[in-house]
Amino acid sequence: MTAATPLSLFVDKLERHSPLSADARAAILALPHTVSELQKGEYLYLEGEAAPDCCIVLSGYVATAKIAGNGKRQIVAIHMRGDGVGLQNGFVARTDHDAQTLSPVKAAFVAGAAIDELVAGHPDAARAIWLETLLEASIQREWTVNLGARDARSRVAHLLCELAVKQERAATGIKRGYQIALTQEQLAEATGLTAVHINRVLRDLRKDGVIGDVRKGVPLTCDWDRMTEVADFRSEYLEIARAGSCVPAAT
Amino acid sequence: MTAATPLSLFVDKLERHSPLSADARAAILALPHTVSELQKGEYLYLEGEAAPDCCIVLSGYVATAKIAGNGKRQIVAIHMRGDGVGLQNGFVARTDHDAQTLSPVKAAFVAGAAIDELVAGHPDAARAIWLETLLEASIQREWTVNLGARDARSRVAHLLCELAVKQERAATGIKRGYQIALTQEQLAEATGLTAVHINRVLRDLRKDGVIGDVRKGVPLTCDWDRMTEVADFRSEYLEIARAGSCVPAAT
DNA sequence: CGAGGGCTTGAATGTTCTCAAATCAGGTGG
DNA sequence: CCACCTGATTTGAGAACATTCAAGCCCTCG
Repeated sequence: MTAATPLSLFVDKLERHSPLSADARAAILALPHTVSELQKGEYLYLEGEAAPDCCIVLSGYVATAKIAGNGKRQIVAIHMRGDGVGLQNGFVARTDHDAQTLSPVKAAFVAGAAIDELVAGHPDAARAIWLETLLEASIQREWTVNLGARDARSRVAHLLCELAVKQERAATGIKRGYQIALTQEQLAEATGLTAVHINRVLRDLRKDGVIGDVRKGVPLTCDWDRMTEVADFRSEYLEIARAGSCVPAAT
Repeated sequence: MTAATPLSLFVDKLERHSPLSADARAAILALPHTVSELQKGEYLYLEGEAAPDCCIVLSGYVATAKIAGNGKRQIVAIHMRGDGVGLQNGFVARTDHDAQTLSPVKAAFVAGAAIDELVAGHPDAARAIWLETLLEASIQREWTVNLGARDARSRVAHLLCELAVKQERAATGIKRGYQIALTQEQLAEATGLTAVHINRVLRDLRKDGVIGDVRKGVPLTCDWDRMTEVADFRSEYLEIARAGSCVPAAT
C-alpha cells in the first residue's frame, strides 16, 4: 500500500474512485516501467506520434497541449503528482496532442501496449482507468466552459483554484498557500489569453486582496472564499467519479 | 446488421473503430431501451442529476452544455444520428452537464445501469464504448483549442466544418451542402461568442464566398477548401480511435 | 558582472460585446 | 386571407475588454 514502487501512487489515485481487487492492484504495480527525471521544457511525446508511452507523474508539472494553425499553443490539461498522462495512448492510432514538462519532472513511463494488455486481462483495472479518463473528460468540459463563458479575471482565478485543489489532493501542497509552477506565459497558454494580460489580471487580483504576492519560488497565498467566488469555482467536476461498487448489483 | 433495432445504428458506429464479437453485438442490441420523440428544446437530463439514462440519437441534434455562474450557457458538445449521449452516466455519481435537444429529436433511452452491466459482462463492448468516450475526449480537446486559440472567424468556421464532417459520417447529409440545425444563438453558445457577433461573422464569410446563403431550412453550401483553410480544420481529431485489433498481440 | 528569462507597465490598436431598434419568416387565430 | 405574434436574424453606434508593440526592470545563474 505504501510506495513500494512509484506506481503505487497511481494505484492510490485509482482507488479513490474504483475499488481494485488484489489481483488488479498487483497487475498494475507489476507494469513494466522506467523512471526518468526530465528537465523543464522536455517533451514526453509529440502530437501525431504513433504509439508513445504513457506516464505517471511522480513530481513536477506536465502540460498537454495542441498547436493551432496560427501558431498559438493551447494547453488543454495540466497534470501533477499521481496523474496519468496519455493513458489512452495505447488505444488510439496517434496522439492528438503533445505533452511537455512545465517544471523539472520525475515520471514513470509505461508502454501503451502494456496498459492495453493490462485492461484486457483485468476488468476492474480497466474500469478504474476508464473512470480516470472519464474524470479527465469532465475536467476538459469545464475547461471548455472556462474558455468560452468566463472573462479573463474569472478564467485565471478558476485555473488557479483547480490547480490548488488538485495539489491539495496530490498532497503536495495546501489550498491557501501553494506553489504555482506555471510561468505567466504558461498561464496564458492555458487560459487562451496573452502573457501581458495575465500579468494585468494577476496584478488586479493582488490589488483586490484575492491573492497575495506572486513571486517565483514563493508559495501563492489567497483568500480562498473570495478566490472561489471570483473564479465561479465549484469543485464537483473534479470528483465526478462515483465511489461506488466495481460492478453494481445486477438485476 | 441492418436496422433491426434502433440500437444497430450505435453498433455500427462502434464497429467503425472496434471489432465486436457476435456475442457483444447481440448484448448491445439486446439492451433494454425506449424510443422517444422529443420536441426542440427538451432536456434529456439536467446537470447534477444522480443517474440519468443515456441515449442514442436516432435523428436530430442534441447539445450537452454547462451553465457558468454568470448565467452564460456553454455548449460543450453536439451530438447527432448514431451518437451516444451521456454514455458515462452509469459510471459517475452525478452528471456535470445537461443535455438538450436543438431540434426535434428521436432517441433511444437506455438506463445507465444497463450500460454498466453490459460492460461488466462483455469486455469487447466495454472497450468499444470506452473508445467512443475517448473519441469524445479528443473532440473536447479540440473544442478547448477552438475556444482558446482561434479568433471568431476561424472558430465559427471550425464548428461548421466539424458538423459537416460528422453529418457526412452519420450519412444524413453531405459536406458541401448540409443543413445546420443550430440557430445563431446556439452557434454562439457553442463558440463562446454572442449571437450578434455570430451574425456578423457569418455575413463576412458569406461576403467572402466561403459559405453560401444562410437561410433557415435551406442547406448551407460552402467552398470546402476555403472553409477548412479559414477554420484551420484538420479532421484527424475526429478519427483518433484505432481501427486495430480488440486485444493487440501480446508479448 | 553580464546575460537571459520572466515580470511589469504604458500607449495605441483591434476585436468583441452591449444595447437598441428594425426586419424577416412562419404560424395562429379571427 | 389577413392581422398579429413570436422567435430569429440583421444592422448601427458606442463601450468594454483584450491584444500588440515597445521598453524597462528584476532575479537568478553562470
